[in-house]
Amino acid sequence: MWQRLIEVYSQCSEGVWFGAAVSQEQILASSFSTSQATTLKQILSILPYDAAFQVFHEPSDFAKEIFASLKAIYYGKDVDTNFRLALTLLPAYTQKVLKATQQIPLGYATFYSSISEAVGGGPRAVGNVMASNPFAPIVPCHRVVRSDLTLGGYGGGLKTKIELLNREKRGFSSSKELRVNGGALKVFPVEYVLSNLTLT
DNA sequence: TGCAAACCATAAC
DNA sequence: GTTATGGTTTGCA
Repeated sequence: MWQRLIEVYSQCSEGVWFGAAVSQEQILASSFSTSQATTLKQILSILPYDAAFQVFHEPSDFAKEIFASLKAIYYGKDVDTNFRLALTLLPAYTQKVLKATQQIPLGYATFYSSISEAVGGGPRAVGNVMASNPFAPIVPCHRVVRSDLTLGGYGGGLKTKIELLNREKRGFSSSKELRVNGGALKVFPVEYVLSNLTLT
């Protein structure tokens, strides 16, 4: 399926292990956690079951770029995440949801239901895509929450989700609509979610 | 609040 | 084919 060997990289920065699987200048998977074992496990579980891969200890130049971005995203910095993601192997609906999610700007958040209204399907199906997001945190699934303004879930744990969102606060004060995939996606300042959390 | 039922794409059998 | 499984939502007591 993949002509070339898949390269798997991991790198630790301030106690956080970032991981990525790449092939032919495309990202097949990315992830992060507090342990190298967990990060690698997550990466490997995303790869096709019959894929040939090799784990490298020294990052390639491309991997270095990716890690720089992963770190920046993790710390809530505004960076260009315009990487080539290997979407084509994924089901069509999954691709649509991931693309829509990728368009949520830094400092904003949206609902599972809002995404489903924009791309079709139902909120629950959107949640399924988030749960198996192969490109965390490049595809910012942490910016998607439940319509009652509670957090919903997160692969890396809810604590991590809150931390990420906290670092993404930019003081925006109004909602807006994005054009995605022929539909409209409503997004609102991430502060709406965070302030609601402290109340409860 | 809390619980049940509807919802919808995937993955697993 | 069919069933099971969710990072959900809504309605109703």
